[in-house]
Amino acid sequence: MAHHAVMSTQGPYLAEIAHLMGDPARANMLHALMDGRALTAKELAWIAGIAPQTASGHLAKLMQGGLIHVAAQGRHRYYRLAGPEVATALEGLMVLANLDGTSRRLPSRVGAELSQARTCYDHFAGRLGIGIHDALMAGGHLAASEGGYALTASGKAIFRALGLDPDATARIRRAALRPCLDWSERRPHLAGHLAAALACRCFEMDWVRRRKDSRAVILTDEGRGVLEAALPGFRCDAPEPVSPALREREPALA
Amino acid sequence: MAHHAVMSTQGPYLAEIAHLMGDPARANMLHALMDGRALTAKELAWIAGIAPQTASGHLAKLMQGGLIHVAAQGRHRYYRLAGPEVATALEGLMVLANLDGTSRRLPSRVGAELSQARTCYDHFAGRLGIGIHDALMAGGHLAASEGGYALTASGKAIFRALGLDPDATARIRRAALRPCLDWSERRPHLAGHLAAALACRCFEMDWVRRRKDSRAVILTDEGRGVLEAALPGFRCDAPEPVSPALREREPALA
DNA sequence: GGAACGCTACGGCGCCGGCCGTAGCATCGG
DNA sequence: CCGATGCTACGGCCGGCGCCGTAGCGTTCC
Repeated sequence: MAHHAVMSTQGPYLAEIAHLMGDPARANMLHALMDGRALTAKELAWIAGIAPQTASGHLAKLMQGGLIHVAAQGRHRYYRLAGPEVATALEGLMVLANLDGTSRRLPSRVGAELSQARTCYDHFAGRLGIGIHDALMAGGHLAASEGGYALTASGKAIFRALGLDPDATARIRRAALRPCLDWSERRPHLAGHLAAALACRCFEMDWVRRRKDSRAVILTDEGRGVLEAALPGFRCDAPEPVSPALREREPALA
Repeated sequence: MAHHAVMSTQGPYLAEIAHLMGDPARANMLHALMDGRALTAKELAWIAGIAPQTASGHLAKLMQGGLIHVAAQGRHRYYRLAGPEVATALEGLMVLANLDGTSRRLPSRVGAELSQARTCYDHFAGRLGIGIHDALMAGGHLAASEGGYALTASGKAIFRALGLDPDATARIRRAALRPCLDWSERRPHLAGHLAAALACRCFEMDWVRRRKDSRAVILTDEGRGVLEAALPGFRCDAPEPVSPALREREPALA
């Protein structure tokens, strides 16, 4: 009986966290919160397809598990992920969910938009995020640094040209930039607070626009121009038009 | 009803994977497999503290979920993690398990050994892994590369001095080296196939020795000498002796 | 060839936990 | 001040699943 206590020092805690994520309703809520925004209990209930009472219970459990935080504001309670580590852990699971049963993931209209460009907690992912990563990498604007990347002098110049101060948050211990495996493309994009600042700037200047009810985002024509000008070698393919076969399968989204 | 189908394209799959990891018995098994070795069903049953029949059922589920692979050999069936992505996902959860309830993790003798030096799937973690990471980083032996780090010329020389060929696996697309957040120290150590090759070499030369029934490993005196000679700036503190308070709490392990 | 061993398949028990209905508390609007 | 709204607390229902006992198949050893 005392035997396995030795091996299982971590196991139970791991199970506790995984169990919280392992319920479909809770997983849907967490997935919806992965764009870093805060949502109300009612919105989350609707997303998960359950009654508000049930959602309330789930949210209480997620709170107790430390996966989300709440901010009461008037008669609304806004829930958001507790931190980037939670998003990272969820991404790790999504990588598995995408590769396990070989081709269980049927491509869909929504899936195509998410693969093209989306937010990953507080930074860009999908082909947009990968395009930024690859352009910076190919141009030699990234250097190895404690736990990730740092910007070289030329990289800093690019960020300044985009209206950001790459040294403003230099004292933060956490890596300014680090690779983050993209679950849809299976290639790295950039995370870290500089990536978050870039995303924030892009929304502010309307270079990238959020979609309603989805983590997918859209690179505006202006944004494409700005990024191509500031970032030599930047490419971000436009999403392919919906194929006839797909339109067949999801007529509502055609 | 059709509403939430939009948001939940990923949720259910995520929940499926998380649910598999969310059972204490399965979590213990996965945790035990995180050192990359293959274990038999009976060993895993013992580790999880359940009957072999029950373990068999759990293993079947983990198989179907694509989290583990099996290799039949004689009358034994050896189970191992399906790949490094699984270990990565589990690490992501362990980071959360370690930080959520502020100080829920009581330090233990076993915990101290794991924090000192352990394997993380196929490479070193704990202070040993971090020491290697930091020494390479501080010495300027790492350069930014597609999805992680690459070795500079001086870094390659160090690997050659340790008896490894850093270019042997250069054609592999996956990053040779990449940072991996350490759940116990909350700082990055090195993952990737070069890190795995280094760990393999260390075991082969008895620079590092495995412990029985634990993912913890021990840096031998010879290994310490070799690493300090080859890697200027390498430090790896010896584990602190067990404190009286701790010996009080776990007399069996004193 | 027989016995021991490793593992899996099946069946039944028991409980955990997700679900919603009702009810109660705070906040906002008129 | 009263109704509407957002949210949570409690209670009862019930399905899912983790657990082991028994049984059956394949492998190994003497």
